[in-house]
Amino acid sequence: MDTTPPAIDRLKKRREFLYCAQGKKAVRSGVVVQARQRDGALRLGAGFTATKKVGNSVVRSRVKRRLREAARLLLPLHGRPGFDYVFIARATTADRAWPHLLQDVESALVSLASDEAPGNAKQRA
RNA sequence: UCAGGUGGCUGGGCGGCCGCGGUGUCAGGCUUGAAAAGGCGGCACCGAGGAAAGUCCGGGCUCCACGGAGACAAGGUGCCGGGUAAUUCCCGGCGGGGGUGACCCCAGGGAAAGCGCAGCAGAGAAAGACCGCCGGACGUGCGCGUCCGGUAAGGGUGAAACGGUGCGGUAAGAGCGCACCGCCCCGACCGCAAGGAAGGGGGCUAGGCAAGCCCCACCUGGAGCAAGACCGAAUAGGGAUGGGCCGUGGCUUUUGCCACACAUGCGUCUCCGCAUGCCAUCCGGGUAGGUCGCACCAGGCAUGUCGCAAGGCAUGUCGCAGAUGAAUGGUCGUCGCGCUUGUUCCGUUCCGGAACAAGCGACACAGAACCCGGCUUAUAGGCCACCUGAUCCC
RNA sequence: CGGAGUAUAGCUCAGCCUGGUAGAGCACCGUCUUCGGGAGGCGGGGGUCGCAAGUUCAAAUCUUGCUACUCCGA
Repeated sequence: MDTTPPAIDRLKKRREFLYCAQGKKAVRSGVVVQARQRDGALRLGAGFTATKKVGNSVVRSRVKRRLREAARLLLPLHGRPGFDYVFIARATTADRAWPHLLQDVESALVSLASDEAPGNAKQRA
């Protein structure tokens, strides 16, 4: 297993987020993760978002930084190449203990990967 | 010691592990490429705030408008002097108000230019007479009543009633007279000015609201970095040139339009329906996107000097964030700090203080987005200087 | 980021400019009508006028500062 991990692209455009919102969703107590397969390429996509309900700008920035760090650690291990992932912060993300937040992200990624495996869920309505 | 006032400072420290953005640099390394250049990478150095916030003012900067000057409208400002690029900001004064005091607060021009407003209550709300008081005449049933006149001291209402208190005076009263206070006018003299003010005069005339209209004086072109400049994919329009097609009929100067035919595509085929009407090259506008604007200045610090101060000047020195789904961090340890709880000790009780232990703590408020100067608002804890009041001791 | 606007009863809105009594419709409660309900008639309750200062005798209204929400601009 010495293959270099696939490069991670940041999702920046509004339509990229809306595209992912049409895909599969995994809800954990510290985070919501959306994923959807994209045309072509073995690249991973990752986007982060936090609404005003999460808190003021200090809290929103901190929450996105924590999710970004969690994704940097876990996405190369559990993410499926060719998929875009959107991490949505919840009101609990800021106070969630760091090991628990990692567990949430890992569990969500594993769940999404098994659902989207090519064997059993190729055709989705 | 306690209680306060004013001004200013600070806004967790150190260390592991793993990351992010920028700038500079690297005949070197990997990679795309013909090259230029770009990407990955190595090294070095930087990398949030006093409010970065609210967007309330003032400027710079950019575009638009504009021949000059003035007037009007609209909006703003409003004691005086100074500071500044400029301000509604700041400093120093003046006046008024509050506080025992240090000190604090004030949109603080004009109400004898005009209009307007003042509910309810009250006789009366800008100039008035209800109850009263007094005099005279008449009638008396001797209690008083009616009429005429004088008065504004007393009553009551109100936020506010046209000087206050005392003495004299009077039929009763009244600045009617006098003393003191208040008010108005003049005002030597002081001050650059706002203003202060010795003194003199006036018997009092001229109530409030201008953060109501208004008057006076002064100021103001509009929009905002999503400003603005440049580069520019795919697709669909536009224009030019060249070639091809240029069927029939009608309208039409032409361009062109309509119908039929033809070709292509779609609805599985026919019928039928719908849509489209050749190709190449070049030009221009322009969307997504990108680049610039974009960080070296009304700059910070130190010293000297002028000024009561705000601040000015001179010299030296420093280089101090530039992101764009948006970097400046994530996590762990330790120290410090705070809060809560418990134990022990001090303390006459309450209040409180000290030590130890445990738990909790994005360790307060809060994240640059073109840049500065102000204002306003949020802010745990800590520190410094000066001053005031009370108490105790000498 | 920049620029505008709104906040009044449970809901939708007047009143604000020109300051003194806070009002309408729907909803709610009581009652009449009906065998009962609805509709209708009559009567009634309910409002820190977003918050805080200031001006004024007096503020929903005027002024200033905050808070929340809405809209517009490539």
